[in-house]
Amino acid sequence: MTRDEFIEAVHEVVKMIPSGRATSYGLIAKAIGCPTMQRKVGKVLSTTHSSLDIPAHRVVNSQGILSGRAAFSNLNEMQERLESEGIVVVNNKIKNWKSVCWNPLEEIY
DNA sequence: GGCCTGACTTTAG
DNA sequence: GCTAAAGCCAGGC
Repeated sequence: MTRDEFIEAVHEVVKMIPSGRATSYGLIAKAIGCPTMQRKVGKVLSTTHSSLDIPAHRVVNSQGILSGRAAFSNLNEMQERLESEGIVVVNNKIKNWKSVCWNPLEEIY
């Protein structure tokens, strides 16, 4: 898989995330067949978070923490977007992450 | 080519 | 809760 294909795959998965749910970098990486590329997923999102087609605010780390909020213009923007979709965020962390977590592997087939 | 950094993850203490 | 370390790989210097 080339870098461009990887980036494209990341976009596809992120766009599939349903409203009111969120997923992690590791799960996305796993879903596209590159489980060791979590950091690259973050890199890709940092260059595409401004694209309205990509709901990058629904992507957090494995613990449901908003580790990527720094990439947004407003540090609170990511949290506000999540809350507006029904996701409860406390102290930069998604509340009840276990039930909010969306696993791409169960949706892509 | 080496070295450092980064929206990461997991294990260990 | 915390930090540390090892894995991973692209990009910048």
